[in-house]
Amino acid sequence: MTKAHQGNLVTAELLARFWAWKGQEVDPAACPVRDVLDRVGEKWTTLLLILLAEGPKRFSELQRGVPDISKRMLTQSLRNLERDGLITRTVFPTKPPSVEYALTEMGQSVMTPLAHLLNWAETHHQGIRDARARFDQAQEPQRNLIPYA
Amino acid sequence: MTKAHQGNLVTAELLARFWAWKGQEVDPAACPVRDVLDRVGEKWTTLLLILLAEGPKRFSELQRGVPDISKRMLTQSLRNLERDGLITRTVFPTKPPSVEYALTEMGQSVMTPLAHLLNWAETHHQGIRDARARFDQAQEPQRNLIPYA
DNA sequence: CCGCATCCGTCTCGATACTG
DNA sequence: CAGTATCGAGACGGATGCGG
Repeated sequence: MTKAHQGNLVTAELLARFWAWKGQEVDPAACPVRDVLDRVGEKWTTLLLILLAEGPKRFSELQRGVPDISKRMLTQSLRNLERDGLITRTVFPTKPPSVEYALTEMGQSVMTPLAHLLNWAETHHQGIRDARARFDQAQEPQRNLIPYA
Repeated sequence: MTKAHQGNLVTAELLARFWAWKGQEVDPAACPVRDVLDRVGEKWTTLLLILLAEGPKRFSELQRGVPDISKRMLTQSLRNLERDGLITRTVFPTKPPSVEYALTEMGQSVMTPLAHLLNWAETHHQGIRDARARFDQAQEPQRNLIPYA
């Protein structure tokens, strides 16, 4: 069985499951897809997971690893990840105190599908950018004709 | 080679690549990760991709498939997907006009890593919810002690 | 060193009403 | 049928300053 077949099988399986959900899923809070995708879609979470995949890190290490993140967002993102059980937060009562963040087992396990997705992203990045350029070039000339003229 | 090893290899590879990026990546518009994750993180895109993975669909079919989406967001999400080259939009000049949306080859190809991620989401959904419950229960009692008392 | 609180601009999303 | 236009609420994210 080829890799493509495996991929299609996984997709087909998933489709079947989504079909089964269609009726019952009313509560958006109970949707596993949203739970995970919302977190993944957050601006910094993925990057933090990648950094933590190298090994446990302290607050300031993470801040150095993501130079353009504010303390506010770093704290918030880490809290969310901790809340979801993807990372642990360990306070060492040294002086001054230090805090270490590390992936949990569940956090480790998400790296695999995530890495596949990011790998896809890198592979198809140019294709996406090309598509955007074509689309924008096709649309922009029309913009001048519609609203104000 | 076990499946776990493969996963770790992919992750490790990815880590290596991120290391290579660390310095050069200044322009956020040039980050393939953001390009893809932003789209995936959008509220409806993933669901629409799943529906279109069944086969080509018309505008109103999609709207019926996602009952709680507004026309506004449906249009916008489809536009974004089309712009990124993940779906095609074909207008049939019938009367009244009908429009068909379908996955492109690139759109098909993203379903595989996406399905893996969603599969993970479903598998670990309960774990996430449990972790949240534990976290919230541990934090709430403290809230009363800090700010106002 | 680590984190919280506040303010404030930006963007997302939804509701509604209108067009070809 | 398949959109577009406009408005407004709310979430998101950045800057800054304080506190243990």
